[in-house]
Amino acid sequence: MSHLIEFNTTHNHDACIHDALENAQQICQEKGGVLTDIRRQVLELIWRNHHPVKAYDIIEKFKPSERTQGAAKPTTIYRALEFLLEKGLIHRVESLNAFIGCNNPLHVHELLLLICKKCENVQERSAEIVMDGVKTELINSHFIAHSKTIEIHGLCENCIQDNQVD
Amino acid sequence: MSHLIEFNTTHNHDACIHDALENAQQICQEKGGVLTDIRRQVLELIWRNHHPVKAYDIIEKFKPSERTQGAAKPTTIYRALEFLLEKGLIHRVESLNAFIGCNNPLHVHELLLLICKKCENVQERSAEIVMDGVKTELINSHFIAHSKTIEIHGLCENCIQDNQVD
DNA sequence: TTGAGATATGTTATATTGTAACGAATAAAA
DNA sequence: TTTTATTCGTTACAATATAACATATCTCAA
Repeated sequence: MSHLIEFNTTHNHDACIHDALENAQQICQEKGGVLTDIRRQVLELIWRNHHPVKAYDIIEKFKPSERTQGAAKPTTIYRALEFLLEKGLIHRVESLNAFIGCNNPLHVHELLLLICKKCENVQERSAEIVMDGVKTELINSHFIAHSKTIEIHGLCENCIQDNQVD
Repeated sequence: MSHLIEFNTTHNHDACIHDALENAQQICQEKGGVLTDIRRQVLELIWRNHHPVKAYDIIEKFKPSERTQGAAKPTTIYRALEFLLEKGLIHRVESLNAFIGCNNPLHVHELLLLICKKCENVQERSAEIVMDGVKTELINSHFIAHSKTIEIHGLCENCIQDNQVD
């Protein structure tokens, strides 16, 4: 059950965060943005775990630096979020008004989010398998898609098992 | 191109609204709710066209009755919306924080929304074709789905044609 | 027929999420 | 070294949504 490792106790989340930051650096070089302190910190906060993170949670947790006494203001955080979204480093979870880190920012990809109601972990999966059906539907509807949101709420494997134990 | 009729000038939207209200009555009888004045009016406002409607647009447009001098308050409208959602008479458009009427409330169905960026019309389509892929993905992920959101933003057939003319 | 529970609405206040507008600071380029 | 673009600070506010508690209405069984 290798696909479970990610959320097991064996999951080395430090490596997860580390990879995310490395990817971010690389992407900023490739795409021409700058990963400023603020943007990096916001990305780190989002990557603290695999839960969706709300903008105002970030605002509260945001570490004030010497320059910025007091917490960061909404505008600051939303601007950072906008940047990270543009670069594909995070995704917006529409059904929760929240954000999660992107697992694979180096490759443009259609994706699908599996959002567990119990543990709140979000799994990002490639929407490859789903896209055939979507494409057929789009052709049938004569519709040109610019963006796609596929979000599924339910119970993840771990939490299904937990439920059975209860 | 019969699938286009719905949004053509020939589209008899009065019939659309009429059907929606009839369905609502029927469903309330079947499922045991009451289609009160407020709930009916909210449903009518949502069915004015095929655009997503925001809660606060409803609040503004809501006709005050003799009893309720002044416009309806948020709570009132959100409660009506909650009721209509529960009965499956409307859908929430997660990516727009808005609501649209359900085309086929009499049957439980997986659905997919095609949201046109230009004319703002929303087409509700059966997600039947897409569901095969989704089910496969869920099995692969050992995930039990409780609810699914599939929203696609882009250009509808009419607006693609309009663009070419421009 | 009355009164106990369920349902629906009114009312006030507040929580949460997100932008606009403008100016200052900084960095990159000419 | 001026110009230009980008980033950030600051203030104010817009837009979306819920909590908590009071009142009214409806139903139906004792």
